[in-house]
Amino acid sequence: MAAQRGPTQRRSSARIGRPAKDDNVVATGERLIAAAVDEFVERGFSRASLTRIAERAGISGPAVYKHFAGKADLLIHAARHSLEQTLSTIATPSRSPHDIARRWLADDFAPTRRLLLELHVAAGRETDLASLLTDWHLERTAVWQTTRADSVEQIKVFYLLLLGLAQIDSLTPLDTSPDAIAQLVDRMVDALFADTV
Amino acid sequence: MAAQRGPTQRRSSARIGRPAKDDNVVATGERLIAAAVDEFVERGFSRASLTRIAERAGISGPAVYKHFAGKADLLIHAARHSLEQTLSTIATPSRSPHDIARRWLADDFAPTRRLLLELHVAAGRETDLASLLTDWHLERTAVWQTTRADSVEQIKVFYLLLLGLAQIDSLTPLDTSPDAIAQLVDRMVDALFADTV
DNA sequence: GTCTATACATTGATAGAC
DNA sequence: GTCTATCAATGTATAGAC
Repeated sequence: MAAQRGPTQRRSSARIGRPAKDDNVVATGERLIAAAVDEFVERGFSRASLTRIAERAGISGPAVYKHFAGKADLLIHAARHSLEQTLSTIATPSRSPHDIARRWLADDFAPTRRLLLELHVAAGRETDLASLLTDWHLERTAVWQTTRADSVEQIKVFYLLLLGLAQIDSLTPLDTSPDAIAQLVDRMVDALFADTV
Repeated sequence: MAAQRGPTQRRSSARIGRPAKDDNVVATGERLIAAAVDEFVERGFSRASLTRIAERAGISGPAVYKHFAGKADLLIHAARHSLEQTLSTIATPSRSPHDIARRWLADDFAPTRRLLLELHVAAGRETDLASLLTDWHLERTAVWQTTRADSVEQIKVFYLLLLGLAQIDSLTPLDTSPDAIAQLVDRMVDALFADTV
C-alpha cells in the first residue's frame, strides 16, 4: 500500500534557480497518511499510535498537529484515502465477480486484505469509521448496479464473502491448495449470482 | 456468553453449620474468565484491559495475579474457554453445514459472531492466540471429517465464509432481507459441498 | 513546520498491610 | 485473597523556542 504513492503534487514554479527542492520529496501530509495506512495493516485501526505514525513519516510527535486536528482526524483521513485506493485497484466497473474474487486472493493483495479487514472490524467500535464505511458501501453498491442487475442481498453477501476470504492468511492449520480453494470460491460465486441475467 | 456460566464448582463439605456460604457465588477465577470474554466482545482481544476485566468480575486490579500469572495468561485462558463454549453450541457433529450456517446467522449468536471474529483478527498479531486457534482448527477439522467426506479445502472455505458472515451486523447500508440472505448462503453452501457424497 | 519539554490519563505490574 | 499505594511505560495533547 505504501509503495503506490502518487506522483508529487506540488511542483516548484521556479524555472530558474536551484534544482527544485520539493521534487523528490512527498508532502508531509501525504507521507503521514501513507504511514497511517501502514500502521493500520500492522497494528490495526484502533491500536494505531499517533507517535509511531509520525516517526514512520519522518517527523516526530506533535508536528502532526500542524497537518491534522488530532489523532482521530488523521486516522479518518487515512481510512478514507485507503478505501479510495483499494476500490480503484480492485472493483473497477468492468470486472466480473469472478475476476474480483481471484484478484482479491492474489498474494500481492495480502496487505490490502488485512487493511480492509482491520477497518471493518474496528468500525464495530468507532462510529466515525462506521459511517465512513457505510457511505463507501452505499456508493459502491450504486456503482455496481449500473453495470449488473444484482440484488442488494447478492452484493452484500458477495462482500461478506470477500471479507471472510480476507482471513485466508491467518488460518493455515493444514496444507491447502490455493488452486483448489480458488475453484471452490468460483463455484460459490456462480451459485450466488445464478439468477442474474 | 456471560449468561451461560456453569454451576458452582466447589461445594461446601460441611453438612452442619451455617448455610454454605459459597453456594450462590461463582468462583472468582471463573468469573474473571467470563468477564474477559465479555470484554473481548466489547473491546476486542488486544484492547482488553486487565483492570477493566477485574472490575467487571467484582474484584479490583492486582487481585487478578492471585488467579492468573498476568494479563496474557488470563486472556489466553479466556480465549480457550470461549472457543470450547462456542463449538459446543454450534458445531455439534450431527449438524449439517446448512444448519450450522443458519444458526450462525441467528440473532442470538451476534455476540458469538463478534467474539470469534475478534479472536481471529487479533490472532494476526498475537502469536499465542494464533497457535491456540491453529490447534482448535486442526481438532475441529479432524472431528468434522469423521462424519463427512469433505476435503480440507472445502472445510476451510466454509469456515472463511462463516467468518465473513460474522460481519453481517457491522454492515447495514441498505435494507436487506434476512431471508433472502439466508437463501443465498444456502445456495453457496450447496455449491461448496456439491461433489460430496 | 518542526523541535523539546511537559502535562495528564491509562494501563500492566509489584510491594506490603490486612 | 483482596485491598491500597506506587512505579514504569505508553500515548495524546499543549506550550513555546527556533
